[in-house]
Amino acid sequence: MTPEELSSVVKTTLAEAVAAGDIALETLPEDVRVERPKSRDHGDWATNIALQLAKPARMNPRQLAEALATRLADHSGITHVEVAGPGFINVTLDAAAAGQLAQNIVEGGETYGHNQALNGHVINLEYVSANPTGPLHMGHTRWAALGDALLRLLRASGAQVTAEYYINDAGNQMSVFAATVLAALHGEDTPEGGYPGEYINDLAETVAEQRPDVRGLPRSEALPVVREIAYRAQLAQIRGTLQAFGVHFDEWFSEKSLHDEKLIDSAIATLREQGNIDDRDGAVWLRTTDFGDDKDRVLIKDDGEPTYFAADAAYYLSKRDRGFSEKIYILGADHHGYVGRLKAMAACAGDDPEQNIEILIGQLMSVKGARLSKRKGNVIALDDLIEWLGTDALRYTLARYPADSPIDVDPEVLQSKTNDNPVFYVQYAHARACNAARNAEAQGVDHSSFDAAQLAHAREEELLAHLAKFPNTVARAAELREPHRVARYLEDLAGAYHAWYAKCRIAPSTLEDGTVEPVTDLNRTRLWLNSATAQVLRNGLTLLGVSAPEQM
RNA sequence: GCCUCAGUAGCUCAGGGGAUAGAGCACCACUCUCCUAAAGUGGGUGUCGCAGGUUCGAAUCCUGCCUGGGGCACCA
Repeated sequence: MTPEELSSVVKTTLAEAVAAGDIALETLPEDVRVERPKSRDHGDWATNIALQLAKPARMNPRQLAEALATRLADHSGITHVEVAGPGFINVTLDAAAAGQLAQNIVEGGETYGHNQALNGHVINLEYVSANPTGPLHMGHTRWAALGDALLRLLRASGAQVTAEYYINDAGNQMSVFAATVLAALHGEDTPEGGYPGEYINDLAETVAEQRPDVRGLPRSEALPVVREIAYRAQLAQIRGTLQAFGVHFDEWFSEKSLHDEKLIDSAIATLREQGNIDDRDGAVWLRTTDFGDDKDRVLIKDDGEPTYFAADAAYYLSKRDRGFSEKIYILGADHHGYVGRLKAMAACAGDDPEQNIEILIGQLMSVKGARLSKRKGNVIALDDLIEWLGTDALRYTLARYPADSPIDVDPEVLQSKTNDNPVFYVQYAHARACNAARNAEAQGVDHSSFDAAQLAHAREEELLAHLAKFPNTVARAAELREPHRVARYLEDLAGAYHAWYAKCRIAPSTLEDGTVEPVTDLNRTRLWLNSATAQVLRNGLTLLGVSAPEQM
C-alpha cells in the first residue's frame, strides 16, 4: 500500500464516520496528507487530519482521531493504528501490503513516478533564450539544467508542455554582431562596443567559406550577408552545446519573425482594444501602472521604433494565440526587474497574472576556480564547463539546489568519488544495484516468484517506504517548480538502498565447505526489491537529465 | 528610496503549520576470507538573524527591524 492509497483509505473512512454520525462535518477535506513520521516508534505512516478537522468538527482532536482509528484498524493491509500526542493517527502496515510495491514498481518500469497532478495543463516553458551573438556561458548554464529538469517533471506529472527558446535575432545587438564579424573578415580590430573573443574569427572564417566573394562586396551589401551566415553558425553552435548538455527545445522562436509578421503591430492593437494604451510625448505607452508596475512602459519610441518590451508583449501574445494558457519564464535574478512589467503586461492584455503567467527567478551561480575564456569572449563558456566537469555532475549539482539559493560550485567536490559528491553517491547506488542483480542472476536468482510478506527486515521496510514516496515527490516538485526535491529524494533513497544492501543479501551465500545455498523465495523477492530500487533511481536521474550508469 | 532573494550545526545546505529541527562534509571509533568498502554502523553539536503577532501548535504564516546578494532604461 502506498501513501496515496492509504490517504484515500483515510478519506473514505472519514466519509463513513461522518455518514454514521460519529463526526459532525459539513465538508470533507479534499486532501488527506499522509507522511512518513520521523520516528519509527510512530508507525509506518501518520496523518494529522484529526488535528486539522478538530475545529470545524467541534471535537476534541484525540476523540476525533479515536473515531477514525477504530474504523481504520479494520481495514485490510493495516495491522495497527494508534492515536498519539495531540491527535496524530499512526498507522502500521502489514508487511505484505507494503512489500507488494516492489513488484508494482518493476512492472510499472519507467512510468513509475508518473502522475496526474498537472493533467490538463497546457504550458509554454521558456528558458535560456540567450542572444545568438556568442557562445552560451555560465550565466545560462543553471537555467538550461533547471529548465530541462522542470520540463521533464511537468510532463511526468501529466502536463502538456512545449519547451521554447526565444532567439533575440532582431535589434541593435545583431547589427553590432554583424559589424564585428565583418571587421574580422577584413582583418580589422573589433569595433568600439563590438563583441570580443576569438570565436568571432571562426565565424568570419565560416562566412568566408560560404561566401568567398564577401570580402569584395561593398560593406553595406556585405553586412546583411555576414549577419545572416554568422547568425546561423552561432545559433548552430549554441544548439550543439545544449545538445551536449542534454537539453532539447521544441520551439526556437525568432524575435525577428515578430517584426516580419507584424505581430508587434497586432499586439499593440490588441492592447489598445483592452484600453490600456496611452499616446503621449510622441511615443506609445502601455499603462502597466494600472496593474502594479512601478512605471508605465514605452512600446513605440518617439522615433517610431518598437522597444524591446514591445517585442516581449507581442511574444507573450503569440504564446497565448498558440494555445498556451500557462506561460512559465525562467529568468536570472539580474532580470528580476522584469517581473512587475511582464505581469502587468499580461494583465493589460486581459489575462490573469496569477494564472496565465509565471516567472521563476533564480539566483546566479559561480564555479570556484573557473577561468574566463579569451577565445569565447572573456566568459566562462558552458562547453568548457561541460568538458571540465562533465554533463552529469554539472546538471545534478545545478538541479540539486532551490533556484532561489545562490550556488558556488566546488569542482573538487564534483570530481570526487565519495559521499560528499551527491551525484556519485546516487549513481553509485544505481550501479551497485545493477551489479548485485547481475551477480544474483548469475547464481540462478530470477523474478519467477515474489512473496511480499518476506520483505520484513527493518531495512526493507525503510527502503519500501522511500520507494513509495517517489510519485508524490515528483508531483510536488512539478507543482512547486522545484526539481531539487527530486535530487534530495534520490540521495535519501540511495542512502536507504546502501543501508539495506549492507544488511540484506540478495544472492544465496556460499557455505564454508564451498557449496552454495539453494535459491529461495527470499532471494527472488529481494531481487524484485533490488530491481525496483534501481528502477526508481533511474527514473529519478532521468527526470534530472542525468545518466544512470550500470557500472562504475 | 522602492522591489526582490537569502540569513538554520564549525563548513555547504535540506526542511508541505505538527511529535525530540535534519543530511553531507570535517573529527573520532568500528565493519569486507561472500553481491562494488566509490559503502555501512556508532559518537555531539543549534539564542533556526532580532522583536512582536496569528493558534491547540511557528524554522515554516503576518508585520517591523538588522545584515548580505541582486534589481530598479524611450538598452538589447
